[in-house]
Amino acid sequence: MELSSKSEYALLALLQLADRYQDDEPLQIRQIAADQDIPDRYLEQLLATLRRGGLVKSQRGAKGGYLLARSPWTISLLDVLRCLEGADANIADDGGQDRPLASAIIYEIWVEVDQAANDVLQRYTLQDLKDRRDARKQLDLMYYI
Amino acid sequence: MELSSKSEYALLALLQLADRYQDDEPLQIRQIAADQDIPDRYLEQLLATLRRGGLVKSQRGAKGGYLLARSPWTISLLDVLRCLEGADANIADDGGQDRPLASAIIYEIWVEVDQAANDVLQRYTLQDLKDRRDARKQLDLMYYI
DNA sequence: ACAAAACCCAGCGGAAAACCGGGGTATACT
DNA sequence: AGTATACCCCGGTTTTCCGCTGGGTTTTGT
Repeated sequence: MELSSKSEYALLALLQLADRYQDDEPLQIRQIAADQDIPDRYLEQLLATLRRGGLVKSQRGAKGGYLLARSPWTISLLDVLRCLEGADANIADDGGQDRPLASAIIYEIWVEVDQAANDVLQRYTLQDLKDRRDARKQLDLMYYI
Repeated sequence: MELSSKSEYALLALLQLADRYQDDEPLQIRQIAADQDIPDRYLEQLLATLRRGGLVKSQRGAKGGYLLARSPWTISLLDVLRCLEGADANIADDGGQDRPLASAIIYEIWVEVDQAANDVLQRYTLQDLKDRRDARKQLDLMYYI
């Protein structure tokens, strides 16, 4: 699992959506793109993917925009990344069959590595990120005074 | 940490070198490339990197080749990958400084993810790989009979 | 001397990632 | 009803990187 700009953009956007999860005022792409400094046309693609993945819902027309589809507590970082990479539609993920023995062994290890990484990503939800960010914000303020 | 062909090639080569770690007959690039089905010119680069990283030592001239620099028990998979990616010399690996807060938090999580992956890679040595491969080889033979 | 090998540097090609653009369609406000 | 707003779809372009290749040099064994 890599931290691509794609992943980061998606998480930033979702985080901002999580901030106003209570009221269901939708947020516009333009707004998010401007706030998070993301190319808006690109963000549009990502949000479309997240919508198809059921993480986000959209409202069309004037005053439209995007909302989080589920509560921030129920969306893990793994959910987000899987949604993004699942969209790329990795055709023919060979699953490590029919390799020379040594390669197969190496592949097995990598499955373990992936598992370990996913375990961490599974443990964090959008809400965790939000909380952590807000706590940090408070801390920074204290130092400032 | 990705499983690139680069990583896989390097591990396959090291594994073969580990096989004849006892005797110090050096192994030629050509030989390894042929056995493991790796483009030889590319393997050359990888071995050069591994040499600079101190994982492998070389003997120049006729009858020359490569040998493992240390015992297979002392070389972890993490050592190998670090050596390879360290060579790419990621100029200005910013370490996550000076980002907007939300980005910084995301970056922190990724450090944790990386850590989890590295922990796994740390635990496996070349010898472990070798043992596992050989055990599997025996098993396959039994099924064959 | 000659051949066999490692060494070094530099560049190429294709695929994936990141990023636009244009035209279409639904929705809200007046 | 009409119009402005913003999502929707789909394709094209740019940029970056990985895997790979070539040419020429240096070292060593016979």
